[in-house]
Amino acid sequence: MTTISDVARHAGVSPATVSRVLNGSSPVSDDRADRVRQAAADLGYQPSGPARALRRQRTTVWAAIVADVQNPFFTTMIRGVEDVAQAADHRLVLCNSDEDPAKESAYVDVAIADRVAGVIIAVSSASRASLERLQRAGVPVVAVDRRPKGDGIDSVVVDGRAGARQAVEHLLDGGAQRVGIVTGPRRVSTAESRLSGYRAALKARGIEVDPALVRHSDFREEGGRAATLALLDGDDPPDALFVANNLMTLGALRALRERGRRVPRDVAIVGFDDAPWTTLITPALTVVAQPTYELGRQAAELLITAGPDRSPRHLVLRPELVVRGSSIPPNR
Amino acid sequence: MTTISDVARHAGVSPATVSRVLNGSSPVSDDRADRVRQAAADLGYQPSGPARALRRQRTTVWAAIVADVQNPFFTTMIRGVEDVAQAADHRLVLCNSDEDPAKESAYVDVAIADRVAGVIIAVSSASRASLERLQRAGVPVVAVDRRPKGDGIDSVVVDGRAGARQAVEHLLDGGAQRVGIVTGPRRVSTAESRLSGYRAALKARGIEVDPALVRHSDFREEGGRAATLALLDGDDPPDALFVANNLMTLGALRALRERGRRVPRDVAIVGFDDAPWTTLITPALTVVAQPTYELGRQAAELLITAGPDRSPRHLVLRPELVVRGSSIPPNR
DNA sequence: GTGAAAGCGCTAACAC
DNA sequence: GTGTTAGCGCTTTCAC
Repeated sequence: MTTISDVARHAGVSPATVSRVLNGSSPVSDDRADRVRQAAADLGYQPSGPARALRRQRTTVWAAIVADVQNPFFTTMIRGVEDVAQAADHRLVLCNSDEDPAKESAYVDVAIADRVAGVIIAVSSASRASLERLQRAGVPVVAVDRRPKGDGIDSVVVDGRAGARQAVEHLLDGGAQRVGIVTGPRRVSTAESRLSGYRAALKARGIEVDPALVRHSDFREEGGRAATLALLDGDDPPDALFVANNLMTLGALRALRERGRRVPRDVAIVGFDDAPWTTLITPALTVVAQPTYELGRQAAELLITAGPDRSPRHLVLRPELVVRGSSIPPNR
Repeated sequence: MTTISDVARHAGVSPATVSRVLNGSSPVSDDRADRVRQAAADLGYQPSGPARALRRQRTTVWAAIVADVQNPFFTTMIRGVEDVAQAADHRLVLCNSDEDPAKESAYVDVAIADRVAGVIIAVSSASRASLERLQRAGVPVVAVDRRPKGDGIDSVVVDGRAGARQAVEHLLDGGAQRVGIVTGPRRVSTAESRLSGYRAALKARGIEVDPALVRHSDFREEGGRAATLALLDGDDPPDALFVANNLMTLGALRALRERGRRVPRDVAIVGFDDAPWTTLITPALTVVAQPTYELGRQAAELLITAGPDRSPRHLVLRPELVVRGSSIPPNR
């Protein structure tokens, strides 16, 4: 591996001069600068990231820690982060916590160890331990999509409660008598707020929540399928379904097909979060659409302006109910 | 930030002893070891990654450089890489080249600068410049999905030519007279090999390739839609379509719907690469399925056993035609 | 403008 | 077993 001294020797200057030229940190005479650039190119010199980070005590890397890089929701969000990062000359590395608090915690340690310039995290549990470690280490953090306990940390989330409530009221408006819900893990804030919106909608209509119609699953396709099957195979099955994320909705639709229930005639359905395939199926899927890209973009903007001495900021974006065919039964 | 010296002072030992305890690199008496661990925990000590990398002249990070983290094909492949990485105690960071050779090249430089332990790359062009830089820097590389020019680099790819040929022959068997193809960018090897399979199938049946039925697009949904519209709006439109990747197939299906063409009656269609939604649409999509996870897993295995002095290895995995409804017209 | 020198935090070689 | 020491490659004083 060629080092800065190699380049210096090649160009007949000191390492300090090479550094100055390559970083533009202070003026260097034209001919020396040319010689340095030439030498660097000749030798294919790449400055050592670790050495630089050690000396400067900082890096330009951001880490994004999310639950599932296979979920288009997160990848779209990441796109929002990425575009801001690029513009601000930061690199972005992705870490997949796999919805597992232990893996998440390990990645947080790595982020601290690597002295990253910032972390954007969709927390996989409400626990604040990881976040506190980051703060103690002086690493700027922004929570995205999921809101951690307390309010000590900048966050950007979507108002899932309002979205869920609107979705469920829409189903009730369509004549649904028994609305079921498949939501996510209890430890995840989005799962809880969507459930709370579901409850609020029922309550507003004077309907009591039937615990048999409420299922917690894992935000994955197979989990959504299993939960929906359980619901459909229950004593008094639902005639409408609100599913709290995109992957589980995929599973729910499979379950409905397996049991031969027609959508929306037998079971009306609304999903949370839009996806490319929702308009390709028949009937098209009614969803609570989220400003996903925007979520990432705004989180990244917060990270740029993050500082230890400013008070925490919390942004809440509005979701939007997009009514398509799956939620409107013919005449009921 | 607390350093190894802080821990040493706190525990009343030398920094070397702290290092030995935390790395298990050589034996330390029990009581000192305990004190060290206690002190490290008390202070929330995280060893500095950069310092360690600088000193050891290596890291345990792998970089995966792929064209599109929003494409489920790549994320599934990444899962394969990730599982092997985890088992081998490597961390994996993802880089999104966005199908842009310039971005790809920038990420390669970063990988070299950061002295990563290995790179897995789905090259966005046939150019070997980036790969040669990696090799010159002594960074082990494995090419995945897309095969670079020459054979100096370990690679794992799918036999796209065979898959495409099978798909097109299947369409011809179903009675198609004019099979169109939407493939990817010319500089991408998978786009070319799938096109070559298409040509081979036609040739085998004594059919001449009509250039008007061949479209190069960008492997993205919107590109697939546009290319398909162009095909459908041509003078002598196709009665069957082979689309060379999953996202473009999504676009093609939209285009067909926009033009009111029924699948498979008016236009039969086969896509390349399976996806979660393919069995949810009606009719279900016939696809050339790839061993996607396996692709990533095998690439990672090659990376583990990579060495400068072994001759390059090239694995070719077999795809499989999965016949569903979209390719079988009623009676033709 | 330029070079010499120090030091970021760590580990490995060496001495005891 | 343990501490002292040197040095990984870079940037940033400091002196000229």
